[in-house]
Amino acid sequence: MARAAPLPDMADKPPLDGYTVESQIGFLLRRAVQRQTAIWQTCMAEGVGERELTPRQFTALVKVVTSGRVTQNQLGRMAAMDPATIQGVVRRLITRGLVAQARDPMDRRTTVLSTTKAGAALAARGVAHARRATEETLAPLAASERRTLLALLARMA
Amino acid sequence: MARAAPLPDMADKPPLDGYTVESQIGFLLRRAVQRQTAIWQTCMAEGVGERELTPRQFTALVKVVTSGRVTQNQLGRMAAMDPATIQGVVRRLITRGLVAQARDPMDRRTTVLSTTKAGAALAARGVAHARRATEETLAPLAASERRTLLALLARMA
DNA sequence: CCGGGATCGTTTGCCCACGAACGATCCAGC
DNA sequence: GCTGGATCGTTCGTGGGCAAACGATCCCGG
Repeated sequence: MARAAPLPDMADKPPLDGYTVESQIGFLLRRAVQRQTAIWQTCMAEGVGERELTPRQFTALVKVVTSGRVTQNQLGRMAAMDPATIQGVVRRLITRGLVAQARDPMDRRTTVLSTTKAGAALAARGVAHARRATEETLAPLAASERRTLLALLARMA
Repeated sequence: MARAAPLPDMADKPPLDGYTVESQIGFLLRRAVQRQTAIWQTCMAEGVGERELTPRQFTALVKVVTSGRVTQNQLGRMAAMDPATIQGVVRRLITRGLVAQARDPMDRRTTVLSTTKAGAALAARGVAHARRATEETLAPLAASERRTLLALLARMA
């Protein structure tokens, strides 16, 4: 590490007017997402086994469970994913037999989605693990700080 | 919209024990990142022109500018990207002539990175636009709330 | 009845993220 | 010397994320 410190030729480097990436909202959000994702994966892996559900897949699955029959784009809007993104998520959920699709005779453009038995069961089981992931992600913060953070993030969105 | 409300067959759907994705930290972080990314792109596009710098590309470029000569993996650690990710980011920066690499005669495994004139100039110009993106992203919050949010996110990471 | 706009779901292309595995290289300790 | 573990940078596979364009379909207004 720091092998001979390649000469201090940075003395003349402009400090970019005091700009530091570490204190930027974008950088901090990215770091937070990275950590949250890592925690989520470990929590889901030990609970679901077969193959872990990703955060988006779980979000979409829960939305299908709680909303009953929805079209793909409706689901995307509920889950904050654009049509191109929700398409891949739904495709993977269908491949794994967690969600089923049927044609709507009233509107031949749409395909109505619903959960399979396996999907509903997996969602129900997953909630506990999702809660653990949330708990562990927010572990560094006190209860009041957690509420503050969630409220500020919600207002930022 | 709500075409005939596909029958209220969700009356028997389990409410999943009161779990709502919208109030989860993961969901809120994802939403916040989406908004921040969108704002960043518009701010950079009108400022840089040729082809917008992505948030990660800008982060990496700034780190090269402020750190002088670094190896690729060192840069990745500074910018919070794993080796597989920083590799692609650096490759794109090199393709665009913003960063140059040279062999280190002392350690033939590494390639030492440094900015080109164009890279340094682009970083210097980009800072103003990056600040605008930050400002606009945090616009819904008061100054004290911004400090609170940044502090809480930093502690969460 | 018919035409134009809106919506549906899909594909393509680029970018990011990470786990896993790899060959090359370095270095510490024997 | 030499060898075993660590590190470097790369590649592959999977999963997200969005812009842009597409054909199919729907629906509203003329």
